[in-house]
Amino acid sequence: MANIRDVAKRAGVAPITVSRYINNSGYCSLEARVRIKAAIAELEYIPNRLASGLRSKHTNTLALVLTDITNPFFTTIARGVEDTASDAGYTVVFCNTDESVSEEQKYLHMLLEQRVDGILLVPALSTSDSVTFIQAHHTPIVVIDRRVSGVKVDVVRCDSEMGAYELTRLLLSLGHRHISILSGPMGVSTAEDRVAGCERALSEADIEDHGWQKYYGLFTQQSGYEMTLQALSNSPKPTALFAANNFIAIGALKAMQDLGVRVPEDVALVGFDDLPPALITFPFLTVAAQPAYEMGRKATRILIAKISAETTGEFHEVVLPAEIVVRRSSGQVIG
Amino acid sequence: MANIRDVAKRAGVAPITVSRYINNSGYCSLEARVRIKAAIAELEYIPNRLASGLRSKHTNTLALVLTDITNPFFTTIARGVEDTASDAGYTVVFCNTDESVSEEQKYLHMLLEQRVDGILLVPALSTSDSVTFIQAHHTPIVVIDRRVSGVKVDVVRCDSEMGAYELTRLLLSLGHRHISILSGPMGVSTAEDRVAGCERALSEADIEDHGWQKYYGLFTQQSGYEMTLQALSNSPKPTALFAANNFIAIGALKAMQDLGVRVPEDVALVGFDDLPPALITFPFLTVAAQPAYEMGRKATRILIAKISAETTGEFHEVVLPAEIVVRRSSGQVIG
DNA sequence: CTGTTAGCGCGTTCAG
DNA sequence: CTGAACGCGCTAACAG
Repeated sequence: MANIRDVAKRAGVAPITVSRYINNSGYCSLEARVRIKAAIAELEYIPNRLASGLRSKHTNTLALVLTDITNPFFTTIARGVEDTASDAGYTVVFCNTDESVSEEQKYLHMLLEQRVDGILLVPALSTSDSVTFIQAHHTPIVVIDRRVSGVKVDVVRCDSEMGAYELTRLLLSLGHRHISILSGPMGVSTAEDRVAGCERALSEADIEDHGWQKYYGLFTQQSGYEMTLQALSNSPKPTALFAANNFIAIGALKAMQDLGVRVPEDVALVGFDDLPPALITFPFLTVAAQPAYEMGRKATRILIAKISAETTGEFHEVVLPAEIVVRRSSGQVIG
Repeated sequence: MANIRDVAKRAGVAPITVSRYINNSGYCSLEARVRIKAAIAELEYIPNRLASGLRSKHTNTLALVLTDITNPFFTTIARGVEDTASDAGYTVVFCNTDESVSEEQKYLHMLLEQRVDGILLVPALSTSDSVTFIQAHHTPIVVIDRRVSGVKVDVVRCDSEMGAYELTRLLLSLGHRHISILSGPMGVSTAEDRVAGCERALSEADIEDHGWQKYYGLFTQQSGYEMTLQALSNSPKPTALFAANNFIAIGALKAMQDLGVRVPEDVALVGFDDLPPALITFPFLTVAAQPAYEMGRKATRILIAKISAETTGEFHEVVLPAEIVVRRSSGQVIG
């Protein structure tokens, strides 16, 4: 495989000139450009980014570490990240942690080994260890989707507390007094914030007899299914369920189908995260929709700015609003 | 940032011994191991994979180039690839081409620059240029999901022709004689094979008056929507639609909702690609389900074997069967 | 506008 | 079982 010296020799210039041509750095006469271009074509030369990165200390690579690439919410973030990164000349490495802290650590170490220029992280937990680790090694990092406590870091996320608050207000306005929230893992900020928003709406409502139950599980369909079985076996039975993410909502739907419970006639259902239009067979779920694509874009722009700026600067916290989309699953005003 | 020499100095050994420790290559006394381990921890040393790759000629990185990461079919493939690669110590770079040949070429060039050890490609077109390009540069490649003509290459795909044949047989057995297939782009093997399978079933059926129409569009919801409007404005109106992928099926569903056409009472609908259970709010669509995860796994295993073997060996063509999943959208026997 | 020199951090090769 | 020397392919720094 040809290297830069071969190209230089063939074009009758010095290797550094070829380098400048390839990277558009420094000057290069038109005549030289033509000859270099020809030499590259003839030799089918492909620059070696490993060598380049070793020398120049940057790789034009970003990493997106997330918890589940099969979740369309994260897929949409990923698109936002890729589109933005690509426009700025960066390529993106994706890593799946499956909500596992040890997987997260493994990947982060690997990314430092690869000397990626920056990292976008959806942290498995809201503890600060991972962020601190990356910062200690002077790699720019932006946290997406979730809060992290006890550390200064850039964050781009959606206002889960407010979204949950509004969704719960909707249920209250429809007459529901017995609401169960089916949430994700404790220790994950989105799971906790959505419970908190729900709780705030209920306490503000100042209702005497409100049966309110909260369940912490996983952000999976399976877990949503199980939490629903539990929630509906309580008495008084809840008249509305609040699913803290899209997979939980679908698990809840499935459980209620299996139980012969009609939605929304018997039990109303609202959820977090909308599905992309291309995936919705029947528009049905009332949800708080997060601007996932925009979150990916914003986070990436901040990260790239950090990389270029050299200066650590101040830290941004961007909190975008969720949009309440009312569909059939939340039902009508109840008696 | 500490390098291997710093570690060696601190541990009182030669750099090469540290290298052997890290890579588990060659021998290293227990005593040396302990001292090296301590030195790495104290210095917070992180090996530089750029330098390592530059020297050793491999990066332990694979690439998955696909057309649309927001499509759950490809996401599932991606999981299969990642799980398998990860087990074997490889990391994976994902690239989105959006069905664009020029994007594909751009990414492939970039991946060669990064010296990835191997490439998994879902080709935007069934022409051979991309594959030939990669092979010319001696990088192992395995094609997933689609056939490529005119070149020897490993392929892992699903039997689209047979799946479409069986789906069409199902429609015929239900009494449908006027069927329209809404397919993807011409030049994409899966789009063409599904039309071919449909056609074979119809020609075998030996029916006099079978109105059969085919439409080539894109593998998107939008295109599915438009093709459906067209198909249903023909006369005689088709009694069944065959959507060649999941997005097209959802577009068709939406179009029929807008037209006030009931599925399956007025028009039956079958499609290709199932959605993951976690995404199905209401099980409804009758589909030919492809073993996406398994396709990802198999392709990755073949690729890794190729990389390790050094020998080009012979080429595999793995063709997995689609599974027909009958649900409500295909309806009952019609009059 | 172009070239020279030097070295990034590692692993291969060969010698003990 | 361990080490010394060298060079992978490129670009930073400086010189012209």
